[in-house]
Amino acid sequence: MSDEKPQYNIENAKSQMRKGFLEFPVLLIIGAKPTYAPDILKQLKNANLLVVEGTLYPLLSRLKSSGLVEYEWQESKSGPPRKMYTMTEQGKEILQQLEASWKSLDDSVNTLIKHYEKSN
Amino acid sequence: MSDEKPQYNIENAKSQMRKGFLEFPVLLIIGAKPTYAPDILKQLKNANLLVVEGTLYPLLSRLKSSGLVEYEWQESKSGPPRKMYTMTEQGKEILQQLEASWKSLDDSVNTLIKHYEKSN
DNA sequence: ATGTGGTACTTTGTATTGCAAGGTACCTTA
DNA sequence: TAAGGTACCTTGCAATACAAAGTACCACAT
Repeated sequence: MSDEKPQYNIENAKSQMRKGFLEFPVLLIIGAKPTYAPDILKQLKNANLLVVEGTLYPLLSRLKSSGLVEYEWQESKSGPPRKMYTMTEQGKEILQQLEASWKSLDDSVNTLIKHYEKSN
Repeated sequence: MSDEKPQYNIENAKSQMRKGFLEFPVLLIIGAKPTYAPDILKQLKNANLLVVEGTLYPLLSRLKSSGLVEYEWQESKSGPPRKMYTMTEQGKEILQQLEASWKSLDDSVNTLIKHYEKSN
């Protein structure tokens, strides 16, 4: 009989660490400058927040239907038209709140890290 | 006809911002000092990471069955026995990796925030 | 005109997680 | 024995990330 103990998967953990999180960085990116999906993917990749199409497109749809962003079709010189996303006023307000939430979370975790390190 | 646009729920967003995240703070808490569930809940609450029993107990079970933590029953003076959780060696190793992941995530997000603020 | 490759957007199914709500069991004290 | 507090656990649901596959548009070479 094998041990049956499920092995811990650090890659999965890294992915999970981002779960439900992406909305905030995506709003930051769109808020900084109107963009379209493949460019957002590149910016996330540059920021070490690796995300795939199957994650981003539904997320953009949710942001759109919540009224936080909107888009306009824009022609491209090198392919099919693009959905250029921009922030709405409501999006900007929500982004402020998300930023406050992030800072609170950031403080909390960094405090716990300090406690942990002090104890070792 | 109403607008049908689903309203954006900031409370849900805050909750989602923590999704898949809790494992890390919980490991930090157990790593700092052996504890049991209700005490972990208190520490999370103090750190502004509000979590409920129904979240924590299954999480502890997962950590246990992955071998990152273990527990021993300990008698209490004021109620039923407690499961006192401690870190395993493997848990300490994983925690190091999670901390590195956190720092990377932290950097990424804070960089995106700076970009966003610079553009406004 | 045709096909090839690249770009952009979408959808489906699965696994995982947080949470609300309810339940079980132990212990102390009146 | 009853009541209240403490501790642990389970079930069903909603939300999310992801892999994988699909659709459609466009430019360019043949």
